[in-house]
Amino acid sequence: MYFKRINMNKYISIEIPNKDCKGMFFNCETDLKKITSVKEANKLIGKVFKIQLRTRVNGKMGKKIFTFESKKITFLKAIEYVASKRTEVREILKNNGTLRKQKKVEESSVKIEEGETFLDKVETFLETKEISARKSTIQNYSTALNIHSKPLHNKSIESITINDVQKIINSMLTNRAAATVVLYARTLRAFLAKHKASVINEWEELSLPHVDNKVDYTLSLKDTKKIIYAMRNYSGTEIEGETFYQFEEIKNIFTFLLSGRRINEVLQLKYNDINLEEKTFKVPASTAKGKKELVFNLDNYLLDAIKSQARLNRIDLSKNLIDKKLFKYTKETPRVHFQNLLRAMGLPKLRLHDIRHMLATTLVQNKVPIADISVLLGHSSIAITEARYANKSKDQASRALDAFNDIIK
DNA sequence: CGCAAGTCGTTAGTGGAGGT
DNA sequence: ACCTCCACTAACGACTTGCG
Repeated sequence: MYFKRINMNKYISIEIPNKDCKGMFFNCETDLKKITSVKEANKLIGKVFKIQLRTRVNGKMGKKIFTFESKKITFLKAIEYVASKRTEVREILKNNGTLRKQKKVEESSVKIEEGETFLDKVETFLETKEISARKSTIQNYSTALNIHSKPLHNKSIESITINDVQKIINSMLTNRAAATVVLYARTLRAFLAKHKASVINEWEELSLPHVDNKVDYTLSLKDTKKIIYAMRNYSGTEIEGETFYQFEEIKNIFTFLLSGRRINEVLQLKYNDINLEEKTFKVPASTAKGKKELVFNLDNYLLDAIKSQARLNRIDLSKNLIDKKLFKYTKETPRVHFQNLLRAMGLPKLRLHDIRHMLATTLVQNKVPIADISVLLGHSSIAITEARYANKSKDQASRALDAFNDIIK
């Protein structure tokens, strides 16, 4: 089976005669190499369309995407708009050296106080955290403390009041999602608690938005089968009875994801975590989300994936396995491939993590014991699996009723 | 007092932008 | 064309609390 690759970020050049469209690219799915008329463009436009402006200033390259709603603006007007913004974009690139959003939060106007400041503590705090916490955690701490907490930077920890914190929260609420603000408050609280700040005692006076992060997930068995088949054969094409893969490593990563592992657990996997004699592999405590070592069996799909990957990496599996990672990618690449695959199949968007939901939901619906599923997912207790995937009372009741009907038959 | 709902700290996902 | 980084956002899972 062969899946045609669709590049989600495909931009083709716009070359409409007598129009200023230098450096403009149109985001669409087409085999065309360029757009030469408005008519062509209109055929490709959906509800929203994007025009990317590429420009170079002093050898520094910049890309800027403009998004338009087709209801509100015509393609031609959109091009004129982008053209009118070119000077401004180039000016920003020239002055800032980047088009990336500048970090927000205005400079603090608070006078520097005596002694060690908030900012001094942040530096040492982050250094200490780096020893134990993951990269993404450090990133979050850093953003919260270095960027969002700017108004506190020059204060001493002791002088911070709940009002100071509330001010930051209120200003964040105007332009950020509630989840982000709640996360920020928690992170700041953890930092202040570590330094025994007295403001912690007044923390419940803080007014915070409510965040509901429940997941509602449904997927038919038919679609599930389609996805699993497509993932296991991703980018494969058969030539004279032999299968070749355009993205063999991605296919192998997909195979591991389909065994219920998290993307990070897969990408951190090393050859010496694999035990081919016992047909097992381990997820070390440092990688597993629960920070406890997990061991899983290798089924034939996984064994094939390991063999395929070893061939790609020129690793001899018959020798002692070395301390080397199987996969070279970061999590973004498999993600994009996964979304391309879903798109090519005309299925709705899913996240890589949804593969776990897919497995669990399918298994629960087909009456596999929760305890087994829990181990498969690497949950530390059945309660977690139950809470997330099983409609416990309903399922148990129907199971009991089925059993009863069998008995009295 | 046993369970589930809520809390809290950590980790994963998203889409634009940068680089080769 | 392909891969990675960054700022922002969403979610997970162990721990805690509250309720019948």
